[in-house]
Amino acid sequence: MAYTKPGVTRNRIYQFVRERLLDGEPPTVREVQAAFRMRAVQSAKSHLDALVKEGRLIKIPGKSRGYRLPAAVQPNRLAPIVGRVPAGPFNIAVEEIEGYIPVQFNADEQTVFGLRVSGDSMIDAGILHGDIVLVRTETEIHQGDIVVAMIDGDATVKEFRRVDDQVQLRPRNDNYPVLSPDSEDLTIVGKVFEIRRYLEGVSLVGEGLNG
Amino acid sequence: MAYTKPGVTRNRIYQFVRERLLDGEPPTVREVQAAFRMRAVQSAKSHLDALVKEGRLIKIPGKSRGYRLPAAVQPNRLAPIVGRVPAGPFNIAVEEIEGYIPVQFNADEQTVFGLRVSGDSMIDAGILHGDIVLVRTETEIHQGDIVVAMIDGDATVKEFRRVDDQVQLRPRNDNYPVLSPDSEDLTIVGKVFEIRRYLEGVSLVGEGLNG
DNA sequence: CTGTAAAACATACTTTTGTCTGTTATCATA
DNA sequence: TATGATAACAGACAAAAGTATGTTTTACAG
Repeated sequence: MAYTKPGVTRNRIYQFVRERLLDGEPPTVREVQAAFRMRAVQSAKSHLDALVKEGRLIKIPGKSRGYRLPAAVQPNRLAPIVGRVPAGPFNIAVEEIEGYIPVQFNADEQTVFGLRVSGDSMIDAGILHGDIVLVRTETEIHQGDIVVAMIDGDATVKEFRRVDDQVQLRPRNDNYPVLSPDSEDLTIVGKVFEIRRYLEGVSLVGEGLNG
Repeated sequence: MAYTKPGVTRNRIYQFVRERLLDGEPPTVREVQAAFRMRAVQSAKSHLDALVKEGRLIKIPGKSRGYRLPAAVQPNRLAPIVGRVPAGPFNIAVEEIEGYIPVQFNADEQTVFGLRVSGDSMIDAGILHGDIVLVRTETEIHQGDIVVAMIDGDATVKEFRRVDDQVQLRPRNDNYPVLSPDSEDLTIVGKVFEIRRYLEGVSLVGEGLNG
């Protein structure tokens, strides 16, 4: 290719590689070479090496298509969506799974699932009927967290408060009462860390289990 | 590896490949082989070939790491998040990109981006300050759709109405007025199809441009 | 129990891809 | 116009990855 001012081709190559990576299509050195009409592999490679040295890319040495974006990319994993909260020590029955949606969370994390909200008791917190709340189990719960709780076997999404050693589950809707369940009737299933609303219907990935 | 009932390993391999693809890390045949502790490359390859034949995967022949999800299933691409709506005929300046989040939309679709909402003018629609709305451009707009509009260069999220050939942009908060902008001052950027709220901070993938 | 299909294995070969060494051309600045 | 740095080129080699052929083992239906 034609000679360019220092840095120009470098940046263009970075843009190109980034787009490819975001599309899930890591390029080879020779694909970069071809995209910029270079006559030597090394032309592309030295740019890529430089980008790695600058910290703009990282690479897995030896592996093909081994260039990656540096940001501690949290993998997308698929979380099951349940229509109602599972009971018991966390075996989500397959029949209860509506489908899966991609969610960002660390692979080493605890169980994560999505729950479709019914009712309007949290409307003042911007959680509407039909929204999906994403829940992480086994988390430390703090004042004001939004949690999924089981009271006498029924699941509910509420704001968590502790007042004088008594747990309160507060709706965010003045038409509903604050709940103060006995601790033996109460299980905090987990903490809501994300809320999603699909205005055109969810496109669930995969239906439960494939036959 | 041990012999399994027909179809069992097939499905497990499909799950494995799909997860890898959703993570932007297409596997090689030998990586599949290793993941399932097979002693022959061909064991993995024949399963992959079968998955292609069944239509559950597609592949780019000859290329390394060439297995892909069929376009219809491709659930998960990365959309840029912008702090403010870009002007002009849709060149999102890189400097304005906060990062990327995984969004489900088809590859053949139009531009999709995320916009961080500021203000509380849509609070009665459950859209709070700081929420991210996901926007699709160039869509047919209908009565009641939530849209992103540019009025005199300012971006705003509102409900779309057309009354007697006059476009109205309605907030969903009684403290704000309905807007009836002149059509020459107005651009409908696109339609909101999903809303997300991250309660523990967004984990963005990749940072716009790194200096 | 038998035959067929699927699963797994073994090995070899080809192509793709990463990597290396060295050279030439252009840019930037003094 | 000299000089060092960056960009681009050339050719070759090695490793990674795709592909092919044939064999052995197990599952499943009759």
